[in-house]
Amino acid sequence: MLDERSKSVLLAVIQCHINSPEPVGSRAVTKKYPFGLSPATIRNIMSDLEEMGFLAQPHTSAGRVPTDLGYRYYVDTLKDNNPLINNELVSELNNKLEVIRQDINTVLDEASRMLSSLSHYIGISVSPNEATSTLSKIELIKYRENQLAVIMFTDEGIIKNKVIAIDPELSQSNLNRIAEYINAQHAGHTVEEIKEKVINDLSQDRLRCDDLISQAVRICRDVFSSSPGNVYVSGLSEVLQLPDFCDIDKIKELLRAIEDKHIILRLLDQVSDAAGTQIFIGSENPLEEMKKLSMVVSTYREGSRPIGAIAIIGPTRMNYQQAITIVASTANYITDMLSNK
Amino acid sequence: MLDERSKSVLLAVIQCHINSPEPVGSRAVTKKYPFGLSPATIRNIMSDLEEMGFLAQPHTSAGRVPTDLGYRYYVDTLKDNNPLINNELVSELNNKLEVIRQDINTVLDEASRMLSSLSHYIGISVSPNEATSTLSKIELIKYRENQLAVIMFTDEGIIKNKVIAIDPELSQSNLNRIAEYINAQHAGHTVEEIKEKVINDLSQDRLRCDDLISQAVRICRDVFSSSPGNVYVSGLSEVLQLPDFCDIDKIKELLRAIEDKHIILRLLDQVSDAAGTQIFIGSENPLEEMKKLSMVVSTYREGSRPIGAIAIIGPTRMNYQQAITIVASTANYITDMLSNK
DNA sequence: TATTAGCACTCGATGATGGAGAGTGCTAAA
DNA sequence: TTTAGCACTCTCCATCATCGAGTGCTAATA
Repeated sequence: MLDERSKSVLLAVIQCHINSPEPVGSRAVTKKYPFGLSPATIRNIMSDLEEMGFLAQPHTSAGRVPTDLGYRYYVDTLKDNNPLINNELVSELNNKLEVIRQDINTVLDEASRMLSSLSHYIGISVSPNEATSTLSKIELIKYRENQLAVIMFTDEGIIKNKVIAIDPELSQSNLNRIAEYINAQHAGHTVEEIKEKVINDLSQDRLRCDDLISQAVRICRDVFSSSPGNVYVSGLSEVLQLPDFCDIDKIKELLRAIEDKHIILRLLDQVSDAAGTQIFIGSENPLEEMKKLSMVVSTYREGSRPIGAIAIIGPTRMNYQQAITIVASTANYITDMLSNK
Repeated sequence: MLDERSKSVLLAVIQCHINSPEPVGSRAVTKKYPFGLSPATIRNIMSDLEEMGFLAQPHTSAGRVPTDLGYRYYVDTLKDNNPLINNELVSELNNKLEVIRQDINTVLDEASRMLSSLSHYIGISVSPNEATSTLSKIELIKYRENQLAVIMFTDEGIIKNKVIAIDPELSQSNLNRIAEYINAQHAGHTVEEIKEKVINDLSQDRLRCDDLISQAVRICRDVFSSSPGNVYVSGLSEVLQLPDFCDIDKIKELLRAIEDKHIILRLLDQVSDAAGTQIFIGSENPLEEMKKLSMVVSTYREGSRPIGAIAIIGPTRMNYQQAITIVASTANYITDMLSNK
């Protein structure tokens, strides 16, 4: 569909445009990529590419800019031709993340910072969906007169603590018995399942008999109540240095897109069913606020099940090659870390 | 030093300017505040106020804008005349924060969001300095083959978990003994003190004898290693709606000021020795990046000792009255919450 | 037939020009 | 002491001309 020469020109235009935000003209192409063709010929080719929808002109007397379709073509050739994992980068990543063998949320926080500092775009990570996480263990610790600290561990590496009010009479030893009971009953099940079970239990009368068990169920209700996942965002200041965000409205649009953690959570939840690295270019984004941005997103997995996602968000004029490498490597690293339990 | 009439005019100008960012002219003052004086007279007074340094002119044919000194005067009169705690607001705050009886970091996170949503400026909170916090209790939980989750509780309400690598041979019952030992040895001391003690212990040979104790000391070394406090910032998008941040450079400056959590941490650490609510207007700020912003900051306390700070940051043209109320009330609320252990 | 040189044309960016309007300071009258 | 009146200043905005980068088209060329 695209002859070799047109393809080279398209890629050249895209390369130029990734390097600098101005529209690229025919002369610029001949200078940087000596095809042995004159500007006039390049112009003809570019005109064809425009007709096919790969390039666009901001106005008649300007150079050309790749369209989302153009970038899509470019990204697809990238995928075909290049090993997407850059070993140098991977080892750098490993070095940086190695030190953080903490619970998954700490790792994700650090990962978002790393994504942005390596790419100079915005780095985002979201924690595993709590509802579908598998309870591995729970600990109940009385730490104030009428307050209980619940520490929840999941197979996905979540360590979460939550404070809930309790009857001051309840002793630590009874709490231990309750914890034992909960662990025996619920470990190995997802939070969702446990929640359902508890709602069921609460509606049954037999609870009234055993006070400890009824306390246990009540504690479960409070602990396993749904709470949204965490979203870690970094690199806002990095990205504002880019010439792409030179005007105030673009900045506001960007902020609208990333300020609301709920939106991001839902967005990345949506894509995290598919495995591997996905790329959304401009208008391909499902989110209205992001139709002028691009997102490279990858899931990290526990075993083979995707449990969360990390992403880089930048201008459509982003360095996809690099972004893909960074996101894919980081996701793999997190996955590996989770499997080395 | 300032006669009653000049004072009224100054306050009128400030009020006008807080309501809208444009320089205020003499006619605008007479319209909104009918002193029974003509614009010409107001002009004379404003000219005097300018000479005294309370007002400034962006250019000769513009209206006047309060200087930092002008705002300082205004804020000082506020303090003298008004009850700074607005009961309505306090009860609203209570309602919103009541639900979050979690560890202090969760509360602070929520508090920063509340500060910004109530004030429409930037809300910031910093967690207590860990080093000077008093260990209340520690729990050691083996949760993976060679990993240990340490849950640390402090008197200041910090609940912190940290994962550290351990010898896979170490059993939970031995961990319990180690935890008991650590609690017996160190509870009631500050993290700083414990750290010192541990360094001391590590240099002594007697450790070699008792393997459990030496494990305990090593765990302490890892757990009580200094880690920076948390900083919670919200309201960036709120504040970008303000006409004050209409140009790109101001936004970048603002971001520079708040992006680096370390800077904020140090800044609020500095001010958190003084009790009560402090106000830094424009150039009064110790931080270079904030010389064009204002900050209203207050400390929350454990007992009578200030342990952390919360703040509102906005343009110098901020609604100080409201900001002071919000910050002071929130700080009080957090303090109260900490004392109801 | 494909390529290229040449050229007219288009359109944004830049800078100068010239009111319009808001606000001032000054002067003189009340 | 206050105020009306007025000249003055300076920003803002629209208009206009110029410049230059880049294009599309045509005709010449390999």
